[in-house]
Amino acid sequence: MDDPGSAVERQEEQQTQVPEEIKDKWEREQMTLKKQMILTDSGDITKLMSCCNEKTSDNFLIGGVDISFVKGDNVNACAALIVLNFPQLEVVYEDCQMIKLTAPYIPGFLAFREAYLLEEMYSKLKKTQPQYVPQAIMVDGNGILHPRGFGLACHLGVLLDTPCIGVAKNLFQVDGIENDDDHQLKIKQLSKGGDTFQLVGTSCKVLGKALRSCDSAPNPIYISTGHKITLDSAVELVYRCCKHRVPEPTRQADIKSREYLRVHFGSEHEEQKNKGKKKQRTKTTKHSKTDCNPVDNVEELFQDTYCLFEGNDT
DNA sequence: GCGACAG
DNA sequence: ATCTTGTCGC
Repeated sequence: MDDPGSAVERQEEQQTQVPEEIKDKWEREQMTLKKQMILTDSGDITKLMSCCNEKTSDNFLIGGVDISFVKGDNVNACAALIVLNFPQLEVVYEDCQMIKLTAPYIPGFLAFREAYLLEEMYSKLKKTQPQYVPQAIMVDGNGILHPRGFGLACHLGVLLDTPCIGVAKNLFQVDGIENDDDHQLKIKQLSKGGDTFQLVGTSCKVLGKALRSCDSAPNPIYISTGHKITLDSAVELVYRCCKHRVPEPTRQADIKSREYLRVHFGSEHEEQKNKGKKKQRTKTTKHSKTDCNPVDNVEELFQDTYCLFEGNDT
C-alpha cells in the first residue's frame, strides 16, 4: 500500500479532483476581491498612453508574468517576472524562480494556482529593485472575460493594486461569447495587425476584444481588462508591445522561464515514474544570469509553505 | 448525457 | 501548460 513509486502517479490522478466546498470558497473570494476591481485608467496609464503619442520618452515600464512547467510534472514549475521599458521594449529586469504549484488547474480558477506566486515575485521586485516596478503588467490569461468576471488578471491586479491586462491566446467561451462560425468569420475579417473586434456578452457588455496583434499572425489574441485600465487602453498598449503574436512582456517571461528550466533541468526529466527518488545532476554547474536564482538542490527549494486545504473544518 | 474547459 | 520537424518568409 505504501510503495514509494506511486507518489508521483497519485499526484497526477488527484489533479482534477477539487472538492465543491473548495470551489465555493474560491468563488466567494473572487466575489469579495471583485468589489475592489477598478475598470478605469489609473493616472499612470493615462500618462503612459499620452507618452506614445508625444515623444516624451519618460521611463515607463511594463511588466510581464508567466509560468513554465516541467514536462510531465504538474507541481514543479518556473515563474518569471520580466520588466521592459516602453516603448523601447528592452528587458530591464528579470527574475526567474522555481516554484511549487499547490492547486490544480481548474478553468475559472486559474488565479488560485498562480496568483499568489506571482504576487510574491512582485513583492520581491518592489522590495529589492523598486526603481523597476512597472506601471502595468500583462498576464497570461483573462481579466473580466471570465465566468464570474474576475479572471487571473483581475485577481492579480487587485492583489498588487496595479494595472493589469489579461492576454489570452485562446478564447475562453463565456457569457454567450462562443467560438462559433460567426466568430471564425470575424477572425477571417481581421486583415492586418491592429485590427480588432469586440467580444460582447449576453447583457450587451463588451467583455474584451480580439486583436490581430501583427500582420504575420492570423490568429488573434484576446484582451480583457484586469484592473485599473480600460479595455481600449489595454488593447492599445498590448498592440504597441507586439513584435510577434504574443506581446513582448509576456513573451519574454515565457522565454526566460523556459530557458531557466532548460538550464537547470536540461533534457533529463527524471520524473517518468522512476523509483529513484534522488536525482543527480553531477554536471553543468553553470552559473547563468545573476538575475535568476541558481538551483543546486531542487528538494531543498520545495519546502511546504502553503496548504491548499488549510481551512478544512466542518 | 454531452460538450466546454484561460494556463 | 506540454508533446514536436520542417518550413516559409523577412
